[in-house]
Amino acid sequence: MVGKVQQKREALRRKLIDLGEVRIIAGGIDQIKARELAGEAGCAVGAIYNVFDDLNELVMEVNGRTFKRLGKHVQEAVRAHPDASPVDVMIVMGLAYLDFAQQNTPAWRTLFDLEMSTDQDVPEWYLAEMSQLLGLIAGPLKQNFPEMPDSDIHLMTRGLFSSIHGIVLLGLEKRISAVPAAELERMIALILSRLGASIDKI
Amino acid sequence: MVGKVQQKREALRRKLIDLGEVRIIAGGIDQIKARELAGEAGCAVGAIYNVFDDLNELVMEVNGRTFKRLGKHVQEAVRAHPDASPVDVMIVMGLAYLDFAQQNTPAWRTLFDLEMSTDQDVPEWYLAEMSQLLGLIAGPLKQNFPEMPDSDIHLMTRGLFSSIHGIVLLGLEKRISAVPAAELERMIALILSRLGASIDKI
DNA sequence: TGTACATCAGTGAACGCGCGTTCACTGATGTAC
DNA sequence: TGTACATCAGTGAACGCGCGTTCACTGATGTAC
Repeated sequence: MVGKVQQKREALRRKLIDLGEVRIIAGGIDQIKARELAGEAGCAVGAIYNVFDDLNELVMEVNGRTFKRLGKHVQEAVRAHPDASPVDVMIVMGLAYLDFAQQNTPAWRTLFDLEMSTDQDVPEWYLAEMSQLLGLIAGPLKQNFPEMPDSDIHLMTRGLFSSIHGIVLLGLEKRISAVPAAELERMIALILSRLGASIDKI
Repeated sequence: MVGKVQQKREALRRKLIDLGEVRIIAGGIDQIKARELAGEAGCAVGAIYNVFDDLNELVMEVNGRTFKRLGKHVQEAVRAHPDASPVDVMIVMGLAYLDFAQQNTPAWRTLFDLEMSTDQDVPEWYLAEMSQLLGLIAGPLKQNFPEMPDSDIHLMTRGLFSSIHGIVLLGLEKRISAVPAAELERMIALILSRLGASIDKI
C-alpha cells in the first residue's frame, strides 16, 4: 500500500509541475521562481526541494509535457490528412510545428532554453521523448525513400527538423526578419516538397 | 582639432571593445563582466559607463565586428570558387557559415543571445550589418532565378539562411543530435542544391 | 605666458536586486511492541 | 487499542552569490580673459 505520506508527496510534486506548466506556457522559463511557485502551491519554499532536486528538474518535467503536446499536435495534423502523400505528410508536419510554436511560443522556447544552458546530462526519458518526436518525421521519410539506408534516414530526419526549426525560429524573431506567417508557411512547404522530390539523384 | 580628452575617451572605448571581443570569442556573452573588463583595461568600473550607456552597448559593438568577420569569411569562400554556378555559390556560402560557426562558436552564439534577450530596439547599423549579410545570399539567388520578383527573393533569402542556421544550430548542439560535421556539410549541400534546382515549378 | 574657473573623465565603495538553495527546527504520520 | 519512539514532510528566515549600475568625490585638461 502507498502510504499517506507518499501520496501527499506525489500530489505536491504534481501540483508544482501543474503550476510550473501554467507559468511556462504563459511566460517561459523566467517565470519559474521558487517563492512564487510555493506561494501558489500553498507550501513553503523548502518543500519544493523535498520533492525536486532543484528547479531545473521541474522545468524538465514541464518540457516533457510540452514535448508530448507537440507530438500530439503534429500527429493530429497528420491524421487530418489521411490521403496525403509522404511528402505532403512531411509538409503537414512542418506546418503543424510552426503552428505549435506560434501558439505556444514561451513553452516551445523553454524546450531549447534549457538545453543550451545546462551542462549536466539530459535524462533518459527526455532523450526518448525527443527521439519519439523525430520518429514521427522518420516514418513518412522512409516511406518516401524506401531504398535509403537507415543511417541516411536518421541524418535526413534531423536535417529536416533543423531546417524547419530554423525557419520557425526566424518567423518568431520579429525584430530582424519581419516575415509574415503566410509566407513562412509557403517557405516550409517549398523546402519540404523540394527535398522530397527525388533525393537519390544527388 | 580633436581634444586630448576626446582622444582618450575613444581610446578607452576601443580598448574595452577589444577586450570584450577577446572575451566573447573565448567564452561568449557570459564573459562580459564590468569588474573584469575594468581590471583588464586598467580603469575603474565607473569609467565604463562614461564611455558606454551599458554593457549591452559594448556587446552590440562586438557583435558588429563578428558580423563583419562572418561576412568576410563567407565572401572569401565565395571568392575561392570563381567559376562556381549560382547554386554552388550558395552551397559554398552555407558551408562557410557552418565553418565560421564551428570556429567561432561563442561569438556566433552571442549574435543571437542578445537578440533574444533584449526588448529594446536594435540600432540602425546593426540591422544594416545583418541585411548586408543577407544581401550576400540574395546575389546568387537572383542570378539563379532572374525571373523571380524581388519580394520572393527577399523571402527566399531569409528562408535559406534560416534553414542553414537551423542545421548549424543542430550540429553544434552535441548533446541531443550527435551529427558528425561531415554529415552536416552533406546536409547543407543537399538542401541548397535541391532548392536551387527549379523553384518555379512549385 | 599666467591665473582663475569650469568641465568632465576617472574613481571604487556601496547600493540594489533577484534569486536559488540551505538549515535548524516543529509537528504530523507511521511503526514496533 | 494504546503508548513510545522514529522518521521525514513541512517551515520560512537567512545565507550567499553574482552582478550591473550609481554616486559623491578628486583631479587633470581645456577655456576665457
